Amino acid sequence: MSPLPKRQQNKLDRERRILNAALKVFAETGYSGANMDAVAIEAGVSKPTLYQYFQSKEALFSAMMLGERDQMLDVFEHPSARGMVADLMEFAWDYADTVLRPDLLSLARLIIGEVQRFPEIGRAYQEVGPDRLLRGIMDYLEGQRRAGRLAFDDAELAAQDLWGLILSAPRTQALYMPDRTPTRAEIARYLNNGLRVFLKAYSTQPETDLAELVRLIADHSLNQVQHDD
Amino acid sequence: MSPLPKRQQNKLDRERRILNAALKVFAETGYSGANMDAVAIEAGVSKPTLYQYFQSKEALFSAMMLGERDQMLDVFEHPSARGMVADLMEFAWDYADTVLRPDLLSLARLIIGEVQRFPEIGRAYQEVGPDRLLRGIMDYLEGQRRAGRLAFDDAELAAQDLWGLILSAPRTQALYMPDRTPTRAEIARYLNNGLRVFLKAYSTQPETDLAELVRLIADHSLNQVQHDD
DNA sequence: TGAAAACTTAACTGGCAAGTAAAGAAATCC
DNA sequence: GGATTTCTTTACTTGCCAGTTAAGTTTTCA
Repeated sequence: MSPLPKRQQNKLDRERRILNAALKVFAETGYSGANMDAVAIEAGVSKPTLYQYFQSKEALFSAMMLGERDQMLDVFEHPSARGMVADLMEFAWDYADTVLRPDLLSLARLIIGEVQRFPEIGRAYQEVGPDRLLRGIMDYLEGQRRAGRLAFDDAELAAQDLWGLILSAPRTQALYMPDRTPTRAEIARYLNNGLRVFLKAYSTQPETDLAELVRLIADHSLNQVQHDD
Repeated sequence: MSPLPKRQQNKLDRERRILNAALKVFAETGYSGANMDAVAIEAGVSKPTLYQYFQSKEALFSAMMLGERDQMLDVFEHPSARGMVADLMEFAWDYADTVLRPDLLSLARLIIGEVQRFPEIGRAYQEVGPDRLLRGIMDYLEGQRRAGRLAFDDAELAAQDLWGLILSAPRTQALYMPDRTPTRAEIARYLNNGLRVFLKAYSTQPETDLAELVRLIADHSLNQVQHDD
């Protein structure tokens, strides 16, 4: 079954449990407010064991943050088959579903709240989060530009615009009001509108693409109703 | 000279000094990390005096946050005389200059970092910050729509788009990287592009308005050079 | 089965920080 | 100028929490 000897496997399991517990506790109360006893209890581990795995509170915090960061690396794929508008719509929902996940919002709040004390972490996340995301969007948009379906000079600005149009509003709101998680319908409202404005400003065939968008939105809301619990 | 007796005046002065000191200290290290001795020293006041003005750390924090909030109320005016594009440009720079101010960024980080512990404060700021700002933009855009210069169905979405196009990118970056304050030139890049896209998507006379925007951008960068120190 | 490794329990140290107490000094007002 | 209020100094109490120690228990592996 297990490829590793039990000793090492246990060690890895515990380390993972500790890191998960650390994320939870730090995210709830911030770095200074977090309590190492609480981390130990949450991880189901005694405090001396905790300190055997991580030499200090700060070391645990850094390890947890960089570990979380590395998990974000392999998130976004972008298949491209059913046309640009459908691709953009799929992007948009993927990004929304990721960026608005409660655990990632907590993490973002933690980073933002601690960034003055740990500036490296802010930069580290900027690189693998927003920057990487942006590069993915840019690459795709560049491809569509070369194919003659979009028109722009500066791919970075185009990508920033897409992001800002689609997710700036719901994400900002979610950051400030953790209890008011936006519903799928609210997200859809921002997202559909954002795509519409983006296509209007950047598409080389606005009429065609906007019609396609309208069609996809109708499809999507049908699917939503079907998938509702 | 002073309309109040000195006793009361002193009291008010000290309270203000304490609140300012509290803002600085809390913003630097967060709620849990902040030290009441540091607040007292920063305010030039002894600790017992501090506790005579505010009964506890939490009371001081709340008073400071709500006080700062109330200061934001009377910020934005919007004169309208020299045409829509010029108005939008002035809005944009006003918002940028406000939203990217280091002290307000610190405050935003503090709110976001503490919002899970103090949810009321998140809501309170959402109401007087973003919501109020948004309403101002909406009112203006509505006026332009009635005058036939803009076209849209949903004023809130249009306002959110303007905001997202103009300030989402530099503000997010500034939140995550306090040391990398964007330069005027970088802000101008996002801002001019955002206005361009907004006009392209929402103006009823895109060609005219975009030409006007180009003219204004040229003017503005001339002024910038003149005003450089 | 028995030794080694790793974990648990429980108590402890040391330091920091919130909040308080008491006595004296300074400003304010009449 | 003297009484009152308010602030300062200094020192203290109290409680929390990061990090440790030591003795005993469980798990793993050979």
